[in-house]
Amino acid sequence: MNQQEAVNMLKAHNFKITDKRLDIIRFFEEADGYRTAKDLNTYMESTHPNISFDTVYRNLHLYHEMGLLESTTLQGEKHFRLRCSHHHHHHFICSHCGGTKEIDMCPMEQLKKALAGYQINDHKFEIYGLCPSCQSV
Amino acid sequence: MNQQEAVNMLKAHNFKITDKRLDIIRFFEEADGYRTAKDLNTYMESTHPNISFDTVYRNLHLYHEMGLLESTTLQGEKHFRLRCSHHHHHHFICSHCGGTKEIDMCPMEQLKKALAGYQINDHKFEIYGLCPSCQSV
DNA sequence: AAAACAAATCGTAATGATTACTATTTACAA
DNA sequence: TTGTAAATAGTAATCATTACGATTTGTTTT
Repeated sequence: MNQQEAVNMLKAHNFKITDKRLDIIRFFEEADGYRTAKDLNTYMESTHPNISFDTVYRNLHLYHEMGLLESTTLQGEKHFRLRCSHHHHHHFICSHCGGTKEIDMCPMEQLKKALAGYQINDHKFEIYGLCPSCQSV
Repeated sequence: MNQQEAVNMLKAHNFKITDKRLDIIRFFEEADGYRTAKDLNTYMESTHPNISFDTVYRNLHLYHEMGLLESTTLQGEKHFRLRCSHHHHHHFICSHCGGTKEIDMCPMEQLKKALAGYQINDHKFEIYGLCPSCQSV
């Protein structure tokens, strides 16, 4: 389903459909959580032995620009995950496996009035810790 | 006042009091907002022409460890500011000048129950935009 | 189906932030 | 004043990320 969405988006922007671009989506579908460029590169090397860093980073950037991926910086390294297409929400992020859990609460509404005069462009609300399965490891 | 606090903390940890360490605090007192290692290095070079990157990064890390500085990553680069010593709160951060405004609301309380089974270690809530004075620039 | 062309990729080099290392200097305690 | 470990300068190394020329490939057009 994300495959199809990616294809549609690429076509809409007149970008080409390549095996590598589809495999990148496949990787994030399977990952279901935050992953680094290095993680993706390792995965890609298994099926495309001679893939270039350029390809990995360029397409991460492309998908991010198109809004298909979202990113955050964890321990000084950029991490990416598929953007949930439905409503606005935030995430609990497992520091061990990168997995996420939706947080259906956004604190911004209550803050608009406290920030009168400030131009708000973006916000980040993330909770870090260990998910249930990673606590026993 | 932060000077004195830094001196006390350094002594408590048996670290030495050096001109450079005091100047670093002075820089952040004057800055009153988020600054990069490069920003600090530029400032330090004005009074200590031969200062080393090592000294800048080592002391940033030291102060961060001791809790005197807090940090966040903006546009892929680590930024630091003096940690407010009083109550827990969050920040609006101006993307132009790095200045901050306290947000006296923390969304974590309402979330504890929604995250039963998850081990919560940390959280980040930041709002980005332009402060009043930077909007007219 | 072949040709044409721009886009995508590879291979690799360059960059920028951060960290690490050794010789020297310095804070501070005895 | 001296001794000693900590701090620093100078510089090299590392790591993530970006950039670039040559080649390949997806897609459109013929």
